[in-house]
Amino acid sequence: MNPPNQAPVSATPPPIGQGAIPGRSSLADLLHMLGNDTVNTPETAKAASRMVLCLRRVPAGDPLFHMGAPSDALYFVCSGTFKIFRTDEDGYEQMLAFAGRQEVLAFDALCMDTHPTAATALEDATVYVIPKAELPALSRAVPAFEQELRRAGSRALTRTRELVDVMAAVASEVRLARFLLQLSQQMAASGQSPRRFHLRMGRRDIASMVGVAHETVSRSFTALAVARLIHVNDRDVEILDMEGLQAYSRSTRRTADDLGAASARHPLPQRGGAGKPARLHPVAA
Amino acid sequence: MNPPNQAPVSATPPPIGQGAIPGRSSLADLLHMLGNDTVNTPETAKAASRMVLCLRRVPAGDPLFHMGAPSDALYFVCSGTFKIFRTDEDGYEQMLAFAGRQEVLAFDALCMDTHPTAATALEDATVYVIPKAELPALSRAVPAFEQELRRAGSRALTRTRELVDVMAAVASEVRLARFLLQLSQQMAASGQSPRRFHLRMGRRDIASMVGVAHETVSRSFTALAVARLIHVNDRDVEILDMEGLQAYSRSTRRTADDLGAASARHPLPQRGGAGKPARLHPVAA
DNA sequence: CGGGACGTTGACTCAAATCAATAACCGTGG
DNA sequence: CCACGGTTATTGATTTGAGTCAACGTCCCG
Repeated sequence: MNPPNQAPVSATPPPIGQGAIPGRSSLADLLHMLGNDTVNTPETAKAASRMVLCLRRVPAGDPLFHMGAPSDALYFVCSGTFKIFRTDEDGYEQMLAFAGRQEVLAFDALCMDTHPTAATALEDATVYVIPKAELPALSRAVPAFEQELRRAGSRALTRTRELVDVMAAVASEVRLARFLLQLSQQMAASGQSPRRFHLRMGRRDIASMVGVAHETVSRSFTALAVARLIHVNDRDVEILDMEGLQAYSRSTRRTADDLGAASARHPLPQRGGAGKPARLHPVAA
Repeated sequence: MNPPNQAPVSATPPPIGQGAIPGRSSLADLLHMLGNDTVNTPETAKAASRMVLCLRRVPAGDPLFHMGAPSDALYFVCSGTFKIFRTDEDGYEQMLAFAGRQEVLAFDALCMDTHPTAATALEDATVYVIPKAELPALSRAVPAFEQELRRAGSRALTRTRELVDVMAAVASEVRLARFLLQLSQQMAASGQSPRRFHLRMGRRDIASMVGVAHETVSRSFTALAVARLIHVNDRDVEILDMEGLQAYSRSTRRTADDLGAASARHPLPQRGGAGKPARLHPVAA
């Protein structure tokens, strides 16, 4: 079972994807996109330029790969955004990540021969395609690539663990706050404004991401807006009080404090009672 | 407060790396543990035998590394179990994984220079220590290692995404069921019985893992026991009806008859009717 | 224009967080 | 040995946040 197939790749050109042969690029381009221009030696640099990769276009709404499909490649997002999710047999889509530029896709399929998750484009996108079979060759020829792959995989793991943190919060508003902050950081990481951004996904996808009903997402949005922490207009979000939002997102227990302090002048949307006695489940103290 | 449980192990830097010099081992041993004996060529096999690794002992309850500590190594669990978690500033510990033999630790630290998560041993354990700085050399000398590292990282990502699935469930009993099944699979993967096993972690840790209050974990345990799906005695768990548990874990939403009826009388959660009106929060199509 | 997807808001209900009390267990030390 | 504080596990009572059902408005696309 353990792949004894380390066949020399040279024989078969990469007939990846479904048929569309959009463009080609080089490993050097990929490394450049990843911000790694430290190709230690001229020789490896030349090697990297020689290694040809398929650059695939994915129109908005199209799947890059389905769950359960045989996995024979890795992908690096060059442009656009993808949603990574798993579909239950009852049709429910559990979001696992929103991946943008520089992020690796299908890394979780590396330890099996079929995709455990699906990826579809939320907007027109392009990805570098790296056939699994070529991994050893690429790594051998260009050590920098191997390092970048590790880093990308590591980042994907970190992202998912951050998602766990999001879902660990009890209060729905806190979940949304954490989600928005995570998104904000991703925006910053890719050079865009961390304070104003456009959500590429619908309320339903957000709901699946943070683990609440989509109606609750709506309510939480308005709650945060009423608290003057953010401003929302459909899918356009502006973070008005970054500090306050962070403080609020940190709250695991008594919200009265964090938010009370943050928005002393604008009390929370307290339903019925004064400050929300929102507590986290485990209770440390 | 901060360390309410756990021994008053000082928050000072743990006796990592340099502290103890327990033993040494070779890369070949590590590969063997990982089940990879396909060292393609005799030369690489010899190289693998020459690459010396540190094999570190970690007593029960001791940290392997703290959150925020500088990360300079990767680890492969040789024996024992670790809990991977993140500590909020208010002292709350969010569990992220329970890692056993063959699993990689600190993979998420690969893309940064400080550990985003902590790992402490739940029982006496041993780990292979792989200094980050040696990664390129090891990979170059033994391609099989590089592949195994990728697979291990991929598995870690898959594990965490499964955890997201656990936390995505609405009903607490379903969460616990999924958690137990995940654990069961891990047991099976490491050669132990998937039907009877001993929980190395307390209710509180489980609660943090599945995202509910620890009292709810207790209740869910008894609920599943009353439903005759499992048998519980403190930390010893036996899965009585694997099929039933799987079926139940698949249910996205509690129905009146699911467990409520089961606990009222004691009929099995009838899973025959695939068409439960059950659904998770967002609902797709 | 009508059907559909999306987003918001309201009303109602209930599962689970919270608060609380008890029992079992463990290492410690008198 | 048993008493003692500490941690863990279970179970009960109470409250409430959020899931659910439902109605409504908007926008887009055929």
